[in-house]
Amino acid sequence: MMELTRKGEYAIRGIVYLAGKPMDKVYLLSDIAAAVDVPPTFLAKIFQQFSKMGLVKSFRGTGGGFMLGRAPENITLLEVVEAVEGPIIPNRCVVNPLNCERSGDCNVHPVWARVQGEVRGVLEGVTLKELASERQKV
Amino acid sequence: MMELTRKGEYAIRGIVYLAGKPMDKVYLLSDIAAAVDVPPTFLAKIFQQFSKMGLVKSFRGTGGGFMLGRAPENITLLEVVEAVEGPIIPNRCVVNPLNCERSGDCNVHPVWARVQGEVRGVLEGVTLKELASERQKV
DNA sequence: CCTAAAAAGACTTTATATGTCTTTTAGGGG
DNA sequence: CCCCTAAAAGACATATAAAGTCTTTTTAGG
Ligand code: SF4
Ligand code: SF4
Repeated sequence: MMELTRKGEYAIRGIVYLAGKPMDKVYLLSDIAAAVDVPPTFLAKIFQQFSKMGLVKSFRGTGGGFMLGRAPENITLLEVVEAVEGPIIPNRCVVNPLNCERSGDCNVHPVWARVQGEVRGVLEGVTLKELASERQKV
Repeated sequence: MMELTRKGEYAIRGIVYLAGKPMDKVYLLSDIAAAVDVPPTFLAKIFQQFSKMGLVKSFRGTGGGFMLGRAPENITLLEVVEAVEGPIIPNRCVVNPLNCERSGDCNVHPVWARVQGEVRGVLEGVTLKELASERQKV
């Protein structure tokens, strides 16, 4: 359980790749896709989502492509994951206790809240800069 | 992402209900299902899995039913969840680094290992006894 | 106005989740 | 031995989501 989807995995690969490149240049989607070994059409969808969230900037037409929206040290893995996978929700009652009529006296409920907090904490503590760096830091 | 399935949610409800009852009695699946508001046929499948793992004991025929396999304080939420949802795996490279040819120099890889550890840690720290108790402890 | 490249959205295929149904096996009681 | 009860097993059905493709449109440069 709790498995990241392909989409999420591809998303991370793609943006980490971008984070490892000089920031003031644009890169072709087709090149990124080839470099990180992801179907280009699929990665296109993913980068469109990134673009809407401001994680990357897109440029159309000749000489167009993508560049990172912010400095890599200011983008966390949490943002990247949530941009394409949606919020991290171990159970629907975490979103809103009203989603389950049992939430009132349910002892399991707070456990999921803790899980959510821990996961978010880990992912929030990792930036694209660290992920794109040569040597392991984590 | 990381959402528990219905199956997992139902599984927890069912076994927590059982954990809140006197342990040396058997309970009808149909009664448990009604009490925790889960389709009986579905809960049957879930309890069959529990039975195989020894989390519950089953008795067939007249006067049959289910009882908890061990004392509630000796069953963790982690066991329950993994019994029906499978192991907690944020990404397939956590199972085996060989599942991804990039795992060698991938900085993301250890992050998923950390996530897995944190989640397992939280769930392992909660027992059915706590979950079945009247007052919240967590 | 021609070409390059992303945006948008419809579409297809595959896999997983969420059940249901039927038949079989085991156990207890008359 | 027969019958009734209840779980086990496994086939079956449906719905939803994941994964990926294709076509058309928009934007920008030269
Ligand atoms: S029963 Fe408890 S853990 Fe399950 S969805 Fe409801 S509040 Fe959450
Ligand atoms: S690229 Fe890294 S994080 Fe992704 S599956 Fe491979 S090893 Fe794991």
